[in-house]
Amino acid sequence: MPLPDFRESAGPLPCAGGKGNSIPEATVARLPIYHRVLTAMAEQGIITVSSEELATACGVTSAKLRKDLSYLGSYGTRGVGYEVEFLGYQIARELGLTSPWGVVVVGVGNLGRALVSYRGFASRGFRILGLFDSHPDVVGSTVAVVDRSFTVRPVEELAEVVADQGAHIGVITTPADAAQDIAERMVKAGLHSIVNFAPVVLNVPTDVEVRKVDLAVELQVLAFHEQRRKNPAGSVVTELDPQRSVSGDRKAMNA
Amino acid sequence: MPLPDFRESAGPLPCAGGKGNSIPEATVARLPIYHRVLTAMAEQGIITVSSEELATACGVTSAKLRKDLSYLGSYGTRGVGYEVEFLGYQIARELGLTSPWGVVVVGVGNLGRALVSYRGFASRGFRILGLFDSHPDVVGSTVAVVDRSFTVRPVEELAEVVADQGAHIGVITTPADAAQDIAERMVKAGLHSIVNFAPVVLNVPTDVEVRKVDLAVELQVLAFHEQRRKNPAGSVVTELDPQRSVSGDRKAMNA
DNA sequence: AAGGGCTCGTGCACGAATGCACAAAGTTGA
DNA sequence: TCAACTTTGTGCATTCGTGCACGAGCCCTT
Repeated sequence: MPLPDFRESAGPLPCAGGKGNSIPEATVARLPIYHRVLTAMAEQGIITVSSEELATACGVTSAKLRKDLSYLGSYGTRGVGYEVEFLGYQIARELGLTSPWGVVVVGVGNLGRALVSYRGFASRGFRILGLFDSHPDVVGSTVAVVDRSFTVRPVEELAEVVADQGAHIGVITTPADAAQDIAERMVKAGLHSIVNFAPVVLNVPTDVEVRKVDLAVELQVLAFHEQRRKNPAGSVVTELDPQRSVSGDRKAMNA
Repeated sequence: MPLPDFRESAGPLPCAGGKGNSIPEATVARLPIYHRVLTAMAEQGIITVSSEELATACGVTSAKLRKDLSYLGSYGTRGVGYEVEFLGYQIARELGLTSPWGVVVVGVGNLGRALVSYRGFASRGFRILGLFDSHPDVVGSTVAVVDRSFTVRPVEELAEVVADQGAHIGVITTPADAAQDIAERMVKAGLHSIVNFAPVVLNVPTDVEVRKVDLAVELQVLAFHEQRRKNPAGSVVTELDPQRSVSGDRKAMNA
């Protein structure tokens, strides 16, 4: 209905307008991959890399890679490619990895321990500031990481640590039924970014960003495609409800 | 000598196959959430639910939910809503969860143990058929799950288990440097679906689907937005390379 | 039976994301 | 210096995903 009034911005390019450079979300999600591969290449002593080489190493197409990188600026050299170390630094800077972010982890089960002992944690701009749990026989125990060791603290001290040490990111590795409570504690403590490994949908204010990691979802998506592989096309609705009448025998599934 | 020339099966293969009903990939990725929430509602004795209620519980908009569900068929009742149990069953059937899929897990560190002990594993149509590791002092040990316990077997026996017991999905929870080798073993054993927790890009044939779960990526995406929260707009390029000359002082970052 | 109220299903339009193809810009070699 | 070659950066077209708005259909009340 409201026919879009002609925009006066001369070019159709999306970032030209008022607010500088807005990088597409899909691009942001790929930058960490580029960064990791570039780091690996730098460690192998590779000096320059073409978009074609880097793209195949990252599992994307070269056109997509070049477009992604173009949002950061013109950091390549035509006829040559990209300087590995320089480009890696630019991506790190764009992602905000040049100064470390404080991370708190709540839930010290197997999963929590696995995350804490993950190498790439510290080496990629993140610093664990505390481990928390609510279970009495876990609180007080120590978790040894490669260079440091942490004493598990009660969740009641979460806000204190966030305030004092300036944490910015919270990781939830608790069972599902505790996750919402922990999320609310994190929000109240002042965190705006949460990674949630618990299989529940968190309810948080709109200015808090939650990223969900869920094994069950991944498995089920794969199961869907595996099933498609078996049932070539539309032979799905075979034995049940052949005419798909809406209000018909929908209780038949219990039979 | 340099990096192995990766060539990942980029992107989710066009699940079309024939044509008929091809569900969009974005929808497939949300179906597991709907399924989980519906299951929880059914356990609470909820009989019917409107698209608005279900959408809020799943963290999506009602329009998106209805469009997603419309790809499966017309399973709602106008003026009323959806029957919780019935809709849950239809989603489960579409995802292929009505008969369990066999899963093998390679890499029995903290992460592997965490996944195996995950409750929702068996209850959502998946059955663990074996745990594998290459480290001698892990092989032979047992991992206790709620109802069963597994003996860790050497990776050499992977193909045998896949063939004999009919596994369909492989989960990689090894360190990064072992992941590519394990992926190749899985492919050779006949698996077409892999969930990869190791922070590397896997190189597999195009008919194998890999889903990647990566903590570092999630953290870095959050870091990006945290940084944006601080640096309101374009004050990023402050101290370094103010005029952004292409071939200029790009080594300055090392200074 | 008829009308009113509620909610699903979907056509349409818009924005985001991808892929293609090529000009621009740099390097190499004579 | 100039021409041939290589690779980036990007305009354009196409596909994909999302949101709005409304007709269609079901239930309930009178």
